[in-house]
Amino acid sequence: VDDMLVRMFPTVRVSFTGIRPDQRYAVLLDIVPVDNKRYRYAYHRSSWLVAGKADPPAPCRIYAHPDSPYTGEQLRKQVVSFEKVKLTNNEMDKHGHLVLNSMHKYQPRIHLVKRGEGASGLVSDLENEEYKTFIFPETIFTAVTAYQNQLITKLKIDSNPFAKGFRDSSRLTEFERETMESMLAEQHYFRSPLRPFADLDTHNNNLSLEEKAILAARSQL
Amino acid sequence: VDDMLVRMFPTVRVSFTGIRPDQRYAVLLDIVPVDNKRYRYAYHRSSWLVAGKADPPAPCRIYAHPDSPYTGEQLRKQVVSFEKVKLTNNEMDKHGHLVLNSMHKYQPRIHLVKRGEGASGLVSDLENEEYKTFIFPETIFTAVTAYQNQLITKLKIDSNPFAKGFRDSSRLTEFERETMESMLAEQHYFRSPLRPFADLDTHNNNLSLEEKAILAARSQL
DNA sequence: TAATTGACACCTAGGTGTTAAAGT
DNA sequence: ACTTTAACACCTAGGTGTCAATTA
Repeated sequence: VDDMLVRMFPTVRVSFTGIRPDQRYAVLLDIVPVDNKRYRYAYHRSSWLVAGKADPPAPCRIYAHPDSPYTGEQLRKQVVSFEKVKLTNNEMDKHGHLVLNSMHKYQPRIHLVKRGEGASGLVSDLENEEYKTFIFPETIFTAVTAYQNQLITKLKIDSNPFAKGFRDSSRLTEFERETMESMLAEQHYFRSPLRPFADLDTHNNNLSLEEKAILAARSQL
Repeated sequence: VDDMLVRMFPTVRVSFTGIRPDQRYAVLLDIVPVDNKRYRYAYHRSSWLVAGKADPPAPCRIYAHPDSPYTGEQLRKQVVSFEKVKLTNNEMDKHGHLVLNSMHKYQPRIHLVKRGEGASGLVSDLENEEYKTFIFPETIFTAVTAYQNQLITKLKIDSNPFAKGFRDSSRLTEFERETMESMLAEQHYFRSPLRPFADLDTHNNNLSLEEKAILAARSQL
């Protein structure tokens, strides 16, 4: 049985500043439901509408960035890129991939976990750890098994190297690109008029996201 | 500049028995010179002959298996396979690959390193660690930039999936395969008439190697 | 009707030996 | 004369959207 299995694209990429160089950290990603609703896409309005109550929630899993644990030193220099995380709609998935319900809205979250001298990159139970969670509302997306909006399709074909084979026939026009951007801007405006700034403990730490990449974030299932 | 860069094939694969299930270990691989000589290949005799003193030694690097650290539990169940380790003849290599001199003889070594609660998979200085080294003389090989013996070429084409494209024209005949095996058996007989058994600390630990794979071990540079 | 699946062609990414050319 | 390099075709491995068929 072939599961529906995809990477996220665009990739969630996150950078950290102001953390302790000699401290060790794990960087985790999970994806949680935004609300308790199921959605459908209204083609004539080009927008998502509520279509009832949410399906039974999928098991919430956590993805540890494979380069974890990082030293604070490394985190200051590198952008942490979650290009390899995989999403599936198979509730029975045995490979530890993140499980989502199609046609539901999701919020990716980043967890920065302090690692004592013990412990590997793995974090079995977050509740026992000292950590901080960062949320970027502009990364909210709706999970799908097939694209609902052709602008999204075109945007992904334009920007994902693996879809290069479809580029000739579907380049975004200038007009489409502008339409796209205004749609996204509008969504962000209503959701998050003020950009949240996050501090890590008492060390005046900021987390900034590669906003350009994230602005286009729409992952299919 | 493209460095000469190859994986080892056949792969060094090692399994452990009798170790502590709850202890954490790193598994390392390095490759050290067997002697202080440089070799040349005598085609008419199909054997390696001493061709003078060794060239200045390449920097000796250590490759940590990327799945390190392992728990003893994992090590009991899984075979540790070093398929991803890369060899180069570029002394200036900046990627941390293992550096060898062509036309010299080498001995791969496996290091099993006890990891305290601290520390990641990385081991910066082996001398500060509690570890045990395992050596299998049958894995000795001569580094080359081009194959000297066509039986080796054919054997690798026959057994490496990535060389599938050359198989039709160069399958090993029954005779060639037998010749090959007797050559290898002879070499092993002279080098290592008795199979070494290794204990780890005082815990009655044995290390056994996937002998079949290793018997054919000849890696080019 | 709307959503999901699976076979497919087309890519990226990278591991092979071959061969002719270059290096020593 | 021997060794090394670099471009190449041919693979493995796996990430894309498409489209027709299937599911619910």
